[in-house]
Amino acid sequence: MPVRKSYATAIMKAVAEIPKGRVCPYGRVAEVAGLPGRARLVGRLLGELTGRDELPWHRVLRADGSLAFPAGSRGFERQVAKLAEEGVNAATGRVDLVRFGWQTSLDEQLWGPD
DNA sequence: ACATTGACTCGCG
DNA sequence: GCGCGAGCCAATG
Repeated sequence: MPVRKSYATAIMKAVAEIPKGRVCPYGRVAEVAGLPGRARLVGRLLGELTGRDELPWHRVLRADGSLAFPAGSRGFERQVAKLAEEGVNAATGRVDLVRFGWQTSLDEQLWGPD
């Protein structure tokens, strides 16, 4: 049984808002979706539509910038590859949230996109 | 209704 | 940086 539709639509909408070349932690996606504290629900939903959806699920990762998948796993490599296409280096299994995180208030606003 | 699980998060040592 | 434990919430059996 999938995630409740009301939750699913809100979460998908939030994920779709993440700009290309940026990443966002589960918790923040949940907040944007209007569901604070439901980080796990985000992961649950993403698992349901991975591989058959156009949603940029690969831009969603853990709060510390690490990928949610174990290094070497199929999902891990897929995510790394997709991120690499957008200019985000996740080869080490981690992403620099200061540089690629979707808040950018500290990055772009202060220092500019380079 | 109770117990378990999980693409989570935070704090401590 | 790593492991552990506790909170967390919806889905499952």
